[in-house]
Amino acid sequence: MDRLTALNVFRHVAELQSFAEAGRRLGLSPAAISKNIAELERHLSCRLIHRTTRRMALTEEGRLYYRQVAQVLDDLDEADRSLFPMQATPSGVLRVSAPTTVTLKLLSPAIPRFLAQYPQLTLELDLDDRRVDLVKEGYDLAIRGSDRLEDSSLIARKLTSLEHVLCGSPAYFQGAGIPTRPADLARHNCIQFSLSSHSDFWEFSRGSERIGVSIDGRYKVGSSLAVRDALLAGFGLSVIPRVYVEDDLLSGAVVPVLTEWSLPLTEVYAVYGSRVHLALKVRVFLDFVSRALGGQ
Amino acid sequence: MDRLTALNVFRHVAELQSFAEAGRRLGLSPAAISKNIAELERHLSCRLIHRTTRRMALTEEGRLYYRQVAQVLDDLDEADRSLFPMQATPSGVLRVSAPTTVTLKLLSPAIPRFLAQYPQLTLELDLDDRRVDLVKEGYDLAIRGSDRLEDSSLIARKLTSLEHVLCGSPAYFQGAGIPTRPADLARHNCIQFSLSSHSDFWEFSRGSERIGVSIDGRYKVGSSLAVRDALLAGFGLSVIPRVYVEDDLLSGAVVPVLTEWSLPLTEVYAVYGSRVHLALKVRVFLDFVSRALGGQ
DNA sequence: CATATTATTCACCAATAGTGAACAACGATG
DNA sequence: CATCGTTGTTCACTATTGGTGAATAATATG
Repeated sequence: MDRLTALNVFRHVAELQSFAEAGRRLGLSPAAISKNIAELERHLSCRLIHRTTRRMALTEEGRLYYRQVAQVLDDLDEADRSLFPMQATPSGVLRVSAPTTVTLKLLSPAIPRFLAQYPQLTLELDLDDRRVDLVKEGYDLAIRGSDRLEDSSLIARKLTSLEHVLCGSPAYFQGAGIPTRPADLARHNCIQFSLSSHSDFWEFSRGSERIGVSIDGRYKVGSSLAVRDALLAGFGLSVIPRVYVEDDLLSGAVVPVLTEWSLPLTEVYAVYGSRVHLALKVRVFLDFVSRALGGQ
Repeated sequence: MDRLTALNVFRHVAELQSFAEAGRRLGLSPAAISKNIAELERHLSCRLIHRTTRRMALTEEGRLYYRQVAQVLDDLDEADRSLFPMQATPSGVLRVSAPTTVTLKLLSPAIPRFLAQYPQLTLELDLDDRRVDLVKEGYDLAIRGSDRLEDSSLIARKLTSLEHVLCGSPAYFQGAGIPTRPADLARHNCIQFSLSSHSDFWEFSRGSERIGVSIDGRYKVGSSLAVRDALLAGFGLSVIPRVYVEDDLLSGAVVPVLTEWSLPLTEVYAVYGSRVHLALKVRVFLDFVSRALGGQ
């Protein structure tokens, strides 16, 4: 027996006082109505409906059970319907993990406008450069660099690519000299962003030429902001996403070197659970982030 | 999808935080758990559980839905269980229709003791010599004479047989003469109990001899008590169940005539809806009535 | 690094839900 | 009162479905 169907059948029979009419209303044959009622009574070991040919009435037990069942079925409909608002309007709490610097530079200015668009949405944005576990830590979505992708069961949607620049302060280069070829870096103090894969092995390319250089330095740090601070302080040189030091390059606070060489890009992805039944709040944020980061 | 099963599965997964554990608890395979959840999500067009390999968490919608569903499932269990007391102890209201005189003479004295046995039972006993429609008029059980049986879909259980006696008051016979053979009745004032079938055609038998007599009279009434009153008043003679005039026969207030002839018996039945899922209250009353009326 | 466990998917099959048809019974109608 | 239409039941039948074992990818653990 499909008990929900049987309960619904019972409810209709009780309200309409007729098996036949209940069948018409539910699009079921008289045999199905009769069968469902019989099986519900068998399940309960209890007569719910007193019936003879062409006539029926609820028993006392039937009347009691009807009142309760009607409430239960209404509550269940209500439970189903309670999910509709979240499907029609982005609402609830959206929890996102995003890397610090990308977010501060590229997303922060636009977030208030995004939230203005969706008044019923609350955004919890954790700035975190670690590779977080979405399921374990309860995130709806994470923004990551290509080298911090993980579960292949998650969906990764590319948002943008970050160019990098090799640079240092004028003061640093005045003291240490300007590298003219990648191999020169072996004799420089190279500041490392420790959360980057291969942070101690930098690759360069020019046309079809590719060179990899093992580098070292006295300062490894897990924050792009701290890397920039060290650059500005003249502590060394580093490979850093260009947008992080855009203003510094313009002002001359840092200068690019080995500019005829190209550096690998960092691909930025949005990572989330599944395309199927994607919550509306996740989808609208995804769209927002795609536009904000210029991803096509 | 069997939605009730799916809801129960969802509830267990939510509480146990594990598909595998939920499967063990419910005796379902992992595949069945996975399938039920997927179909529930499809039904709702909504992700309820965020999951990757070996890990899962409820979504915000999932948490909301879980709270409601847990309540609904509990309410449904409660509805089912609310019928148990009626199955374990006769309780509620028992509505019975019974013929007036039989009840007053043979049941009334014993009913208080019956009700004392079942403190949670309420008896609504309608004294009614009509042929009632059980379903239409909301009776659980009716007591009837054999000539008032009706729906063959109802169950008839024989309770007892009533002997009849042809009698009148001594004063009546002094005025009208004593009938010595059935045919003599054609010249007598025969009081008729109008609710009896063939009330104007009385049958007599002696050994293998059977005689039927059309009778007439100036008084037809639908109450055996009124028939007895008329007898005692010397208004005429009548065929009446012996137990109705037992005391009057002993005191000589009425005397039997044509006593070498036998009259047909009236079989008394209990009539009720169905043997299957018979409510406990009906069953105990049935047993009580069987014992009270001496039916074997 | 090997092993055990989790969650998913799919082809398969036993179980099941709904049905048409036949039926008995009865209410409405002429 | 006879006839007709409708009700509720039952049953053999069939399309659908729910659960499964096995294979799989992924991951936690020792």
